[in-house]
Amino acid sequence: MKLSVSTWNINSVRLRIDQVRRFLQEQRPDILCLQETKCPDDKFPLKELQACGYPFVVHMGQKGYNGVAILSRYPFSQTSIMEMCGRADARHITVTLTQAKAASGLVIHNFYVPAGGDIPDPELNEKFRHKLQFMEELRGWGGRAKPTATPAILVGDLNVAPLEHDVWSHKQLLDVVSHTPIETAALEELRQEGGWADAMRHIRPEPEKIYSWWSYRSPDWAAANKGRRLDHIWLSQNLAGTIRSVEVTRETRGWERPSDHAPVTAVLEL
DNA sequence: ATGTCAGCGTTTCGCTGA
Repeated sequence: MKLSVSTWNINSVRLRIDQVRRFLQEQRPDILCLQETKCPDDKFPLKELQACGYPFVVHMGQKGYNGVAILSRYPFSQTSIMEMCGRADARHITVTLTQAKAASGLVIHNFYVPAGGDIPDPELNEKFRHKLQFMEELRGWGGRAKPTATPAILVGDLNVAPLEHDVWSHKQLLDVVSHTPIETAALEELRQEGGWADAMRHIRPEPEKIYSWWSYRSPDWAAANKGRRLDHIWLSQNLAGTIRSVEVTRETRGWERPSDHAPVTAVLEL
């Protein structure tokens, strides 16, 4: 069976509910993971999203910031969340598919890693310290819980562009949070030690430039194309051979009042 | 590398976070 999984930092699910619906109708992924829903759970647009053909939905939100959700065509169980860095700040949610033939038992993790503020120094910037601590806890989780021992997918806005060709200018971004050596090394270490394959780079290796985020501050984002690949789909190594395609739906960035992130979709043949 | 956003509070703009 084919299984398609999308991840999208929507930057307010209520403001962009029509864009989520349009994306679902046009792309029909089996699973959509959202970040930055910015929506308390009692205000989450559950029925509207279920009506798009996604009866199975979990969401973990809070007022104003962060928030994650998973929409699925297939039923799942064992919804759970982790509270990284001792904060209940709605940056993780996970489900296990239960009745999807070859995908039954597949675990899907959805993360929103802290952005980290502007100054790339943990001594001077508490937000950057938080980001590094978050990644350190992810690394510890990989060693302890062994999430890749069984078939698993980890997606989300990881807020790090790890490779040289994941940014428009490697040299100019070495001091910019999201591409500093301390962050890119931390992300690559936790990915490799955890036994995760980077789905996109597995089939689209460097030097192809791939981005999923373009700043709002760029007046002509498409022409300037100063993007970064902040949104990721990782697979447990036992699934790496199932990857058929991984695409960025760049056109959503050109829609009216867009998110600054575009969706990333992987298709697997299970 | 800052030119833009979104949500919140109490508002019709300043602040925070991204």
